Amino acid sequence: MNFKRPTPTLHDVALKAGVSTATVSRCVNFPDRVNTRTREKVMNAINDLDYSPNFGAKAMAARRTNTIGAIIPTMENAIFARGLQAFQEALRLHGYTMLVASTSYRPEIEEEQIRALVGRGADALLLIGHDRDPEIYKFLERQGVPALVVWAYDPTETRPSVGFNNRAAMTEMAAEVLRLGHRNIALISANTEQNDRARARLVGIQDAMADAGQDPADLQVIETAYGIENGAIAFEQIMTAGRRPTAVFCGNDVLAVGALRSARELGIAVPDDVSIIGFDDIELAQVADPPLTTVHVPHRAMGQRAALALIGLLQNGEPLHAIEVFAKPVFRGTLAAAKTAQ
Amino acid sequence: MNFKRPTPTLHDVALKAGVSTATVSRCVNFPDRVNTRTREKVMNAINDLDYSPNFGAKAMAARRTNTIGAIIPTMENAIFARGLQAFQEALRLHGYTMLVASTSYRPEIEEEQIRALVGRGADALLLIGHDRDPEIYKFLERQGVPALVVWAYDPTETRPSVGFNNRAAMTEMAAEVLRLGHRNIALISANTEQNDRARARLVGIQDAMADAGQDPADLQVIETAYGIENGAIAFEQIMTAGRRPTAVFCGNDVLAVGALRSARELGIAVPDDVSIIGFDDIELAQVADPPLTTVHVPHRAMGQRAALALIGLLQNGEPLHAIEVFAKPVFRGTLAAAKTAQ
DNA sequence: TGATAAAATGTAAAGGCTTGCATTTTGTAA
DNA sequence: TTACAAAATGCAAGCCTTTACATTTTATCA
Repeated sequence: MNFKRPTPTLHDVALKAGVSTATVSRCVNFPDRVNTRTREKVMNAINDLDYSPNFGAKAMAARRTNTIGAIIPTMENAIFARGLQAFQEALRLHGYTMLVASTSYRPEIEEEQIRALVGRGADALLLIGHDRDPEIYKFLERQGVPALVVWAYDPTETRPSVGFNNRAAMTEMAAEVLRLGHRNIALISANTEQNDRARARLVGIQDAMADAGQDPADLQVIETAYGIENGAIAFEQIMTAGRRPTAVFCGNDVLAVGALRSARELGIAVPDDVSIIGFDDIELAQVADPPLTTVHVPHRAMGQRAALALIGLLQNGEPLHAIEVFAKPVFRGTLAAAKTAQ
Repeated sequence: MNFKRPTPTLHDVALKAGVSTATVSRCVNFPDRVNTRTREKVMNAINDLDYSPNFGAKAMAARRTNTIGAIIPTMENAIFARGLQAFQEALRLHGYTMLVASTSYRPEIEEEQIRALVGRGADALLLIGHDRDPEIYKFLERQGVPALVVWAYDPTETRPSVGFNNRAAMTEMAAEVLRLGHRNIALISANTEQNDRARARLVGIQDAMADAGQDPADLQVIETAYGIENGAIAFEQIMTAGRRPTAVFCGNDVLAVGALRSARELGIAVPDDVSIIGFDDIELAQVADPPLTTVHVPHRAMGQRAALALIGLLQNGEPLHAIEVFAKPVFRGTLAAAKTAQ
């Protein structure tokens, strides 16, 4: 039953329209470079035959695919999902398609995926964060595939990026927490070794502590993987260990929501007994009870601006450069002043 | 500075290894069809040159791209993000890459995206739900691109799909709600005209009502777009209009969470004054306060099974067929018995 | 009207890979 | 050894489009 008649080619269209393949090609790609009457004939032929150009041939001949690859840790994290959604919407408006791959936060998979997308002819790549083996950057350079880093803006990095200053944003939040009298502070963080964003947030808190005359080493840090459950477990560990903090920072909202749940289970009042602070401001944050104090990140804006930057480069050769967006603390119900007497 | 030396080709590798391009090609694609010693020579050459095959050329010559397109309404909805994540992980294990596009729930954009992905050489397509212009199915058939529908299993549909019976699942939930004495019921739904899942859920409730001897027409329905905010607005409309329901179904958890928030704002106690029921069981559901009674959908399982089905078709010609997975009610804090006296 | 410039179109050469078929090499059994 | 089958390899024809460059047509102006 598979009478898959061969798809019509440029040649078929040319034959039907009585012109050369070159003219058909121009009709499709540069309509204003061909005579109106000819164009009409050709367009009719294209419609009649239901022609659509062969991607592979086009890619090969044009040495470009109009495809941009995005490699993220996981789509299950709303922040990436949202950013990608905006990224893709913007790409679409300019005729580009997005290729997505995810790494489950594993560097070796990321490397594999980068090679895979480059192999697939991605014209450019979107990557999360700066941290990765320098070999990979060299590889991309050799292959001539530009890469744009997002979710991080680090003034000390030379690589182009679209993002916010994780460190400064966290410092701003932490300064306020300290101002509220908290001196005994903990952080539930993602792995800081392979994740520059997590590291920057950690250091951001320490910056604020130093500014407030506290020893940064006093920050109690526990690292765990992404997930509500993990946040809950980490929180329990912290609260059942010796010195109970009065404020618990979390590397992201998902961990914070886990902490919140754990607090409820342990009968620890939030924010009366302990303040909980998240990061990202995803929907979860507003829905949590009490609503989560967190740092609002403009995920959609980042995705969109990243798309525009890449398109500018690919279409007009505008060089990439660092673009900073801003993340701001939002104060909601989970943060209160530290009790004066312990 | 752009000394982009041309990427090495099969030919370069062949030269270096002292074999023909055909042998190199076979080394890459069918390693066991070439002599071990030859293979070693070739592999060394490949490594030395840092060769990776040209995608366009490969696609053209092989008439296949090892790429599967997925078209979803939006990545911002956790259910799709999660399903896609699983889908992509499974594809990756079999050497396929995923191409994603989103439609913002707009049929005309969906059509455009389908054409775009087919034009890009997708070997197969993943689509959400059955509803769409028959012309599109014809187009896909003409192009010889198989499509698999997910998120819906409808025994009356002939098209292959991987999904659950939205109608039956909702009936099961509604039966329980009715058993608890609720007689005055409302539904906040997504647009039912263009969305077969939403429609099935609506009918599912009506089925249960009919079973319980109630007039299905008594179901109060309000349609709105996806989003927490929209859920809140719809809920307020329902509760401030004349006849207050004692149970409000929501087409998905996001709407339900909005309803929950609105209830809190309006000072309506959940579940004492009104029960709220969601659908999907995303993280939000567990975090909500009280935790949301909802229908659990195995999103990841669907994504994964869809991937396997498509791979089976593409690699071994195993025909697609309907695969049913099951969605089950989960009872949490937002559902209680109707007050006996009104 | 003729000369010349500009616009439109055509020609044909890549571009890098796969694969059917032909040829050579290797292995096996008598 | 020889004969033959099987395995390995090579040859070369596509696959379909883009794009210099060449050629033809059309437009313009003196």
